[in-house]
Amino acid sequence: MTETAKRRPGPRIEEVARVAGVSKSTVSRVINDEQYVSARAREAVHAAIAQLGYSPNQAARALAGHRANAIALVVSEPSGRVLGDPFFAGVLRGVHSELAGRHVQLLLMMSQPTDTEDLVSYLSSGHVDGALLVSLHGEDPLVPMLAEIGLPVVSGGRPLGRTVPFVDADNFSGALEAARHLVSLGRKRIATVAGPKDMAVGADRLSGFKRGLSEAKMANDLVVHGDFTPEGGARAMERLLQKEPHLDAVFVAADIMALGAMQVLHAQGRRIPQDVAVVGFDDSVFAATATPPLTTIRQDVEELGRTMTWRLLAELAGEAGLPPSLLLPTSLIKRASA
Amino acid sequence: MTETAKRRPGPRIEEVARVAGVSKSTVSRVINDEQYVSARAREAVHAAIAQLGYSPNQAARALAGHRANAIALVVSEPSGRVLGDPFFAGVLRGVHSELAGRHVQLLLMMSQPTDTEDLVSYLSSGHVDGALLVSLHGEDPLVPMLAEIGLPVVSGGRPLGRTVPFVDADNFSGALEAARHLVSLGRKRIATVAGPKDMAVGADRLSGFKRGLSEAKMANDLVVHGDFTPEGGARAMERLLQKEPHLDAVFVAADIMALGAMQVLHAQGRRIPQDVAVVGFDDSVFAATATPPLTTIRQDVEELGRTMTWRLLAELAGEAGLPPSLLLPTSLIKRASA
DNA sequence: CGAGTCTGGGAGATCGCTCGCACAAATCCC
DNA sequence: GGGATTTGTGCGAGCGATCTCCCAGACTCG
Repeated sequence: MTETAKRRPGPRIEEVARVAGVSKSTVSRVINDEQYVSARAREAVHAAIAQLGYSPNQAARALAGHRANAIALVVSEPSGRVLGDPFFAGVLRGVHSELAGRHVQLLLMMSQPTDTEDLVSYLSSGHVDGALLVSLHGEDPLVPMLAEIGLPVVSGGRPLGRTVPFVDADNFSGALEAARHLVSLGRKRIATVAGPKDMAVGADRLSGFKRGLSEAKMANDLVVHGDFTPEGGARAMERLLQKEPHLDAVFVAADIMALGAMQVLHAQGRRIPQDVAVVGFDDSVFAATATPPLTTIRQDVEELGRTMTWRLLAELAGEAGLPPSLLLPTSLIKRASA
Repeated sequence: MTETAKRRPGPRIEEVARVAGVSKSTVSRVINDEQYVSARAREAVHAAIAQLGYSPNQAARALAGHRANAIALVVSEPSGRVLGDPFFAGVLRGVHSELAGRHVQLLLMMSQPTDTEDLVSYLSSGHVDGALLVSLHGEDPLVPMLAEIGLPVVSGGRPLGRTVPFVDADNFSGALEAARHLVSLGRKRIATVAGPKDMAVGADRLSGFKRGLSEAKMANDLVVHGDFTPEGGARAMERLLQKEPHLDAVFVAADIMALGAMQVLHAQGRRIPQDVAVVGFDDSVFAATATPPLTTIRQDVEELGRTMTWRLLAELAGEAGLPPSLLLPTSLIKRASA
């Protein structure tokens, strides 16, 4: 039909100024909530804005104000598989709820290894004011690259390598609590299916677990690493059972792996929790519906998203004395498996 | 430390022009891939861009060009629960892959009923060039509102009420194929757990199913509606079994409901597929891992996202003769349940 | 009571790009 | 061979905000 759709232009700031009987400058001050505006003027401007249905042009604001009023959520993972991940969904919800009301837009970007350069150049040239990183592998080249160009960044999950501000669940303490719980149950041979060695989350949960056993003067030699998939959890469990057929408890560093581990235990005729107690981590959607329902360490991923966003916006606002990193508390959720 | 982070400014278009030995205009033409640029000039500009690491300022482009170079993905659902939905994740992946390479950014927006006004006013004032809607309930007020302000919009899934361009799976044909399959298996009493009446997807799948049965001159009286949850599927199945204890096949209009329905069948001692054949819809992640693996109608949600995006961008580019709506093919995936 | 400070508000340059226009050079067509 | 067209290029006026001055009036104070 039409060659190009035409949008009705809407009023300019000038128009608002005229209606309110003030100057452009004053309207701008009101919009940006600056000081040195009389109550009269402020009200007049608000009234004019409401009357005209004025909405400031973001492009012009960004251009003149050297601010983009937008942040990027960078998902650093090739396949895009993360998007379906309940973890990611939770983070996204948190980010969104924290952003609500502020006039900051969220740009969703995915980074493939092939176009990292492009992404960095895009992010570096003022299109966004800062970035949230959700990176699933350990040592992502994106992290140092973004740090270098001086873009404010907050990582979700502790990144390995170069340190940037991050927010993470307190994986160490969570795993520690899991270990203590198993110890308190009177278990004698406690094993763990740990996460990948090259991810901070794997390392931190393993450290916490080991600490818990050493507190109780118990050996922590039963460690096998898995890859955060049910299959990986199953394979790891098989190896553990070979190493130590008499184990009576296992801490699995992710619910999703616990699913696989429990299948193996069932298959080998071990009763949960009578023969082998199982504790997971994450309190993901799978935990409550597993058979038996999984005792696990909860981390609040929505809160993670909220906190990341808060931290980034605070930095953008120039707030001083921000903690470089934040750990969110975890809690033990007791169900039937341990 | 610092009050406000400073970003290194990077080169302007003027700088690129100087290095390439041409004018700003020519650089602009090259960037926007316009005609009337000699090969020499084009190459010189590309070289200069690469050399300087130039990346055009989006805000300035948007301001001068009356284009935002961004589209919104509007998720119209209060709780944000959708985000974890594999359906949404697939769509998002598709959208992203279609956007790759084009210089169009994706803004993610969530619409609560409370701030619909704000959203519409935001979208209407030129911040984005168009919007993709993923709306989970039937008659969303957002649809007519956006249509009214003249913002190019493509809906994912056929919206009820006011017609806007949409892309959807061919739910009718898919359900028709499901019904035919059950008929071809020699089943005599075929029931359906349909979707909600107030959603197009529910209505369309039900129509297709009924058509399939009437083709075979069979009664289509065994219809109970569910709400696209496993529990809803379970309740619906119970009601169907009450109505007709002798049913020997059921078409469940969503895999997620089929899960609940199959639980009920198991619980009542019906063997699948010997006593009751079950066909689902979606081919979601649950289908293959169900017990028994679920025969289902596949819809390609990633393709849905891609097609929506393509349709929107084509409209923005002023392409003529675009189909108002598009239906994507579905296919029968035979597994063990039917 | 005049100098100094603080608060409120206006004028207008500026941000970095696109796009309309003018014009030159190359190509075409009879 | 000369006018009409097509192709290639540059100039400079905006786009719609912000933000840096600048100024006026109110208030303080020795």
